[in-house]
Amino acid sequence: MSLLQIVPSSPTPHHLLLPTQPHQPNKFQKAPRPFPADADEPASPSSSWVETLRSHSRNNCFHSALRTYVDMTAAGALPDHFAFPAALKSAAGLDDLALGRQLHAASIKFGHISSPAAVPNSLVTMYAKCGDICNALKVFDRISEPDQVSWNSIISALCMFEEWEMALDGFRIMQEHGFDESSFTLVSVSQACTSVGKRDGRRLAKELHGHGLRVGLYSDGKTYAYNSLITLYAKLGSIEDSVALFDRFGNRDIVTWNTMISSLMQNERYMEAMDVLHRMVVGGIKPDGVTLSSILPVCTQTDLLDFGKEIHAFSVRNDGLCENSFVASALVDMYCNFGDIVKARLVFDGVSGPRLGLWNAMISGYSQNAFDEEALELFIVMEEAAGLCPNATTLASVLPSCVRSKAFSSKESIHGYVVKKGLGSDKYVQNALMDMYARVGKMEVSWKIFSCMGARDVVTWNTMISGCIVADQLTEAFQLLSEMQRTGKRTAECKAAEDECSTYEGLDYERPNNITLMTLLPSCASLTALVKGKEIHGYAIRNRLDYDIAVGSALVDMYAKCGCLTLSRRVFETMPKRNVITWNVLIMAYGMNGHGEEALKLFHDMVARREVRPNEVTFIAVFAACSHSGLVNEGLELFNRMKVDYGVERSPDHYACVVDMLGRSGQLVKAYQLIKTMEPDSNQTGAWSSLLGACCIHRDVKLGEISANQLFELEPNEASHYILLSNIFAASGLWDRANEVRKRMKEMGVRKEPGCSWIEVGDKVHQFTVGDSLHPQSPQLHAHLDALWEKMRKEGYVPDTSCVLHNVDEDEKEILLCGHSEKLAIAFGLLNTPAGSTIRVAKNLRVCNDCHEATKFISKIVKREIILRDVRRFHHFKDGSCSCGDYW
DNA sequence: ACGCTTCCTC
Repeated sequence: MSLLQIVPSSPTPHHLLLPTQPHQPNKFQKAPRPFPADADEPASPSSSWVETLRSHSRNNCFHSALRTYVDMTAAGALPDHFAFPAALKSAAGLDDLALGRQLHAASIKFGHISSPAAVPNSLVTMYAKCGDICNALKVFDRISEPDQVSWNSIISALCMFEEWEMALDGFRIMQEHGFDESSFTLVSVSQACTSVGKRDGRRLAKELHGHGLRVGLYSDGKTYAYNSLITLYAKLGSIEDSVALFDRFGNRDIVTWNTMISSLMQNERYMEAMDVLHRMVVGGIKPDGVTLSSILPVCTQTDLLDFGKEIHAFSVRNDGLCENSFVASALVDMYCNFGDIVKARLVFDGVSGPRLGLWNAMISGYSQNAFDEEALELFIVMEEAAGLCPNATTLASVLPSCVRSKAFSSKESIHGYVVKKGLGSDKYVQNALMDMYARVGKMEVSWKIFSCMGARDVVTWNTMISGCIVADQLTEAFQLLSEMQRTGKRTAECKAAEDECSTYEGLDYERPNNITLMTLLPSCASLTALVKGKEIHGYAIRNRLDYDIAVGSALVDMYAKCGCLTLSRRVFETMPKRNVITWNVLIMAYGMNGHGEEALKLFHDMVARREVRPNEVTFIAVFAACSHSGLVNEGLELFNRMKVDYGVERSPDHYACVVDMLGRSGQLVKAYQLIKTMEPDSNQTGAWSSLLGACCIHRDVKLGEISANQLFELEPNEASHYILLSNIFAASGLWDRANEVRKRMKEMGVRKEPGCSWIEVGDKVHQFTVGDSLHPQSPQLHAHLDALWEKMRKEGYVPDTSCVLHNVDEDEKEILLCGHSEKLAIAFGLLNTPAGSTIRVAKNLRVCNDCHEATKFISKIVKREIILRDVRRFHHFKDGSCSCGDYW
């Protein structure tokens, strides 16, 4: 609806419409013609026009209402003080500020601005809804005799702008002026109460409750105030008060039922919410769209897909509720959470003219299921075809897809776009941007956003921590964790002492939650940072986060990767619930530690208990375990039966494991033949890598060359293939050919990942690279290794110089061997930890033969247990031998 | 003139 259609003949300049000069037409302007313009005889208000207008407005048919207004003025009927509120409501409903100002002007011209207060009251509401709080306040200030509705209007306006303190002040002044609150006041003030901190909120809630009782706001038939009060208590966390109110109320309408359901949902009382729904249906009240969209999240929260489908069917059968944007959003969300994108899309497509929220739900569903191209495509359709303007939620949903998408190259331009849309200061968007910058390697920008953010929430912290981990800033990641624990604790104490401390609000510190722990635990695992891992475990127990399946599984994994199988098993056994991931982690743990039999036993246990069904990863874990323990027959048998007995398809990864298993045991030809049986267009990289590795162990030059040539085609930039082949040649004394491979690698511009080892001492993780001389203790480490070298020689140690790939003198080779990162880390451990304590070292590559041999001797000489985890598995060195039995 | 509902980042 354009301006001209509303006030077709008004030549009045815009500034005159503003309420700053309400009654003084500018003398220098031509006086506005009477409206409507060409009326020779005074036009009279027509009650039937106004009735139609008001009726449209009441039914929220804003376009029709305004059309009526236009037709009415065109027909020469004068708008009266009943017409303006209806027209203003319609303008507000269409969020059309310009239109509202025109109506404001017209109301001045026709002299409806002063009394009764109905017109200015509507103006206050119109300005507020159109986002112009200044003019709302100005109009209110000029009302000579504000009535109760005036007060309600301005309080509600202030609430829309989240000016809670001012809203509550307004409420107090209103009472001082002798006005009682009405249900309208209560609705607004209830909102304000939820936003001033729980302690003040609860006090005010009780006050309102009492006042309302005295003025009879909760008497029969008046549900508005009552429903608001139920919501208020629920939002303040006093769900018991809500339930008590609900139970006592005899006059429930459908909103009361819906209110109770959503209140319970907000307080995570899912089963009670279901119970209320049940009582509602039994009581003969038919659920509406609000009911369905409120209850649907129960399905995701409590894993009830079938119930969700039932609701879906109900919504199709009843009044086309499935085409309601809210219901559809909740359905889309539910299906996406169960990974059923296709069903979600069907629901989405069933709605004509979806609202922004529904687009957001579908886009976020795609994004969360990593359907990134689809998410971006839908985002573009929404903007270009549907002409909708994205909001903060849209951007927060689509941003992760932008970051992951290959098609989207200029990631940084997104930030500009976001700012242009005016959404740069939204917390959710900022969190997503921080994540984006961390992922594209611009950590400094993430830090900048983080430090400038006004209100950080727990996700802000978690995003920053995970960003640090992605960017390999592990020290900073753990620093953030301790900062969270330190400051978050203070916040929690404040929350607990809310009855004493009313100033709690706006503190931007958060306590670590399950996501925080899950983000950090894998880092503890990969660094074998057992002390830090145990600290996190302790925190989890104290905060009841160890009940979380994902946290529990991460703990099982962390202990396993730190070489503490017993603790790993204990966490597993004490978990109240386990899923397939938990089982897989433990099976993997036994496998990595060389306990193949136990891993197989666990697998059979898992199947027998029927707690969970094995999946693809389960078989990878089982095959890896068989491989490390030489259980070739057992592994092959499962490989043959996995499809028939367990319904799991063989994947290229499974082939790679089984090739590894066969190859490691020396059955190289059989392994080679197995690769030949793979689908020609499947990814054979893993399988060939396994074979090449096996050829390296068993020094098979011919098959090694075949495998390497395959791999040079598939992954020409992967350094390890060149190194392994060169290694095979070197081990057989074919130095020329070994050097040839090295040369080729250099020509290809491929660089070897430097060997790197970690050891945790005290509260720090120390990192060593090959030949490290940068570490402050470097001279002492080398001296210590030299001293050990002598003792080892006496015990019978012979350096295995075949591990050195360069064709240099034997003496030089020995020196090079000494610089291997794992030896440095072990030496560091020996020098810096108490005698007799266990040393845990992790390495990013496979341990070399010589280090393996040397560590056996070291463990005997220094009488220490040394646990070394390489990229594949564990080696527990004790008293001169290794747990792997030299089979690795 | 009002109350209940969906979508958001780790």
